[in-house]
Amino acid sequence: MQELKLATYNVNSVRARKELLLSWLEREAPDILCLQETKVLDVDFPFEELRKLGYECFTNGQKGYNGVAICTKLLSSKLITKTNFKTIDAQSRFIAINISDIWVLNCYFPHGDVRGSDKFNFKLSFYEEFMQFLEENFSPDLNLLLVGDMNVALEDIDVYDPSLFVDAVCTMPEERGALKKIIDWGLVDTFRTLNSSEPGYTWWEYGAAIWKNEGLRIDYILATDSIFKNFTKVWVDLWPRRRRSPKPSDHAPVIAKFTL
Amino acid sequence: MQELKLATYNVNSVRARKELLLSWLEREAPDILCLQETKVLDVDFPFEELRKLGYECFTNGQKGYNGVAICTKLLSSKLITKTNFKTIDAQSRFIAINISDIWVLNCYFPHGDVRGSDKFNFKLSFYEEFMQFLEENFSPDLNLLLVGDMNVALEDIDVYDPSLFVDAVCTMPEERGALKKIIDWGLVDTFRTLNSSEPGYTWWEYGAAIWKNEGLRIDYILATDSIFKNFTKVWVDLWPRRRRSPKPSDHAPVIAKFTL
DNA sequence: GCACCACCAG
DNA sequence: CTGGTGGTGC
Repeated sequence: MQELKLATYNVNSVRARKELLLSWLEREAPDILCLQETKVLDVDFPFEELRKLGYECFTNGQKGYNGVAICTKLLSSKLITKTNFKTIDAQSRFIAINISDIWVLNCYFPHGDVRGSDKFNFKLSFYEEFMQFLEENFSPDLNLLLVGDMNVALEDIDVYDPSLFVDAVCTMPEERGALKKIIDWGLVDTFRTLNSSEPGYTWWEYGAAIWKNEGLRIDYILATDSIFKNFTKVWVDLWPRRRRSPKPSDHAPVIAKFTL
Repeated sequence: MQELKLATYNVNSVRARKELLLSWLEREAPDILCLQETKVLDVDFPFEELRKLGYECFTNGQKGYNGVAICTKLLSSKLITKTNFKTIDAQSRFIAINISDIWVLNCYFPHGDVRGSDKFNFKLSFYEEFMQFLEENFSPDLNLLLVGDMNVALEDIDVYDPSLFVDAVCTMPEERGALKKIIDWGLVDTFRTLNSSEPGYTWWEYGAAIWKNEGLRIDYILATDSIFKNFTKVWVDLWPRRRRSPKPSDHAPVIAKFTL
């Protein structure tokens, strides 16, 4: 019986975060790492530095923004970077791979904007398409992990001050409904299920917010039952977020341990 | 009899260079400091940090580029930031002040460009107006220092490889002639007069040039005879230029010692 | 190569 | 506030 460690981390630029990421990986050494907002073309991804730490990396990047990657110490197969869904494939937001008979789906869901805006509609379309993509290609009976930056804080406990977040981005009923629909397909919100009272914020606005712990929980590790029953622990690692230099991402990684 | 130390330094942004500048000033502590390419509005100049090191600062800055300043540990009077010459006053390139009965003129002469271009013509007009400005407002009999980035390498010895600089910016006959005319008004090229064989480069292109010493001498301390006769030493201080971090300016300071 | 700017995205 | 881009200036 093997224990695996998986991490999801919105790095907000893998170039700006390279040093911090590498020193964090030396400490934490997850077996599987899912990155969002790498903000690099695939040719500029630091494959070599990560290989030195034992990771093989698979990327779906673009110029300037978005961009996702999966880095793994284990053998993998069946890389997916294209879903053939228009909205999903419009930008570099999705990558999936099969590792030890587990599907690892890594997604950077759109941020959105005020209700009615183009970006808001893009976010909802993205979620709808993603639901369809799941239904058409996977089954809740599989060993499947859906991880990443969902850009939705599901419940009031996931928001540092709910009174400040009425009809605010990441907390609107439409957005919460969209993520709930994904979960209801057959996934467990692993952090919340294993930590019912701890907020578990994963994102804090740049500036003083981290020092006042004014955060949101918008990064998730979702799992099907068959794999969740092997989960031992899920937590938010504040180490990379609570430092001044090198400058951290605005997100913190979420880490899970499970047995195989 | 008092010994004074004067430095001229094209810092290429006083904001980007603040740390390096302050630590250099703690080492070298010139009594008078003339800066070029401060690249800040006057309101953003680090007056307070320099005051802590004993300097009172006078600035002529603008947004984004150019900008000059004089910082002094001594009492000063008669600040000039406006010449009423069109080309000179078109940008923030000139500042002058009287310190201990010495006129300190600090100027960032235009870089220019290929012969015939607008920038080339601007540079020559600037030099012509400056000549006129000198004639109309000062006399070679005064204690006067004209320092700064002249953007002209006067002779072949001032260029690391003259064969690469034929009709190149900073070495064209028109540019050399313009600076020579200023000198012929009644100034001494103090570095060259006191160091006849050492090249004394003050600028190296960013990249490998500094490590191969591929430089140009384009920053000067020019002096009238009455003050030059009290000069004891003039040198280029490579300390701030030969470091990797914090990132240095592309120029090195020129320093002079003279008695009062 | 490395400052600045304006703009876009979070 | 902090990333990216593309443009300019040297």
